[in-house]
Amino acid sequence: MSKSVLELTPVEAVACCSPVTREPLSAEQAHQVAPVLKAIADPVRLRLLSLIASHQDGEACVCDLNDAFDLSQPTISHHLKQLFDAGVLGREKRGVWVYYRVNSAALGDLVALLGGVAR
Amino acid sequence: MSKSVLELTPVEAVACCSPVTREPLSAEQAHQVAPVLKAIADPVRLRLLSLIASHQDGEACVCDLNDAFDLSQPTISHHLKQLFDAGVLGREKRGVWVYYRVNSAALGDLVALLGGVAR
DNA sequence: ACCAGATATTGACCTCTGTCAATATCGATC
DNA sequence: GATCGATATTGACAGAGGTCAATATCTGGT
Repeated sequence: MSKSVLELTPVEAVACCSPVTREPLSAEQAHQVAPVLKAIADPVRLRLLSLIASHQDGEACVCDLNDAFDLSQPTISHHLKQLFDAGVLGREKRGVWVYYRVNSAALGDLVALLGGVAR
Repeated sequence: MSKSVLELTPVEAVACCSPVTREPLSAEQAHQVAPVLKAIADPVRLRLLSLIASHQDGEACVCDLNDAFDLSQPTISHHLKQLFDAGVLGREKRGVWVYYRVNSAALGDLVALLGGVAR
């Protein structure tokens, strides 16, 4: 159920403690969370995220995603890598195609972290 | 109670509809939300946000904030402006001092928008 | 083995952004 | 109204980031 500390995503390790309202984030905590926010703080990547999340079965093939944008294939691949490296997306290769899906846990932790401030 | 459309923050205008899971964000919606995420997607600004949120009465004087960082005063001022321009912070000048407070509504909308993906 | 299609990587370019020093502005007090 | 302290603005610089063309890598079918 609960993972070892070493398996925690950066955001999990911070979100587990307390929302941002209660106690100021340490510099270290801030440096862990910021990259995840940076990953989704881009119009293209936000759309990628919502496209994948709202897609059939919660996963989407890169081929589908490419068509949704007026951008080159390498650029989309680059953005997907950003999201993957940040832990926001998971990927699975099936044959020739690569499928991405949203890592709900990572986003959930972000929401938990920000939720404290929100209300 | 409910504001005119013209008074809505960028995020409100998007979050009012449906979380990112249900339907893909339009390019326009993504361009409205991304800047707000960009504003908080920085270690210094994250700490500023949580410092202000967790401060006495939910507001903090710039003088307090400057001391919490190893950065020049103009740099902190710059970051506060970023957060203010994004609608994440409110500001009030009282005498010589300027007080910032977190705009809970704006952050709440963000959380609502991302919350759909999270669970 | 070869080829064709799907995705990733590299390298280059230009823009955007975080930072500081210097300076400006504003408000209170003497 | 001159001065001082608090905050903001400007200009400059270095580094990060988004984009593309070209190329590489992988996989399935012929």
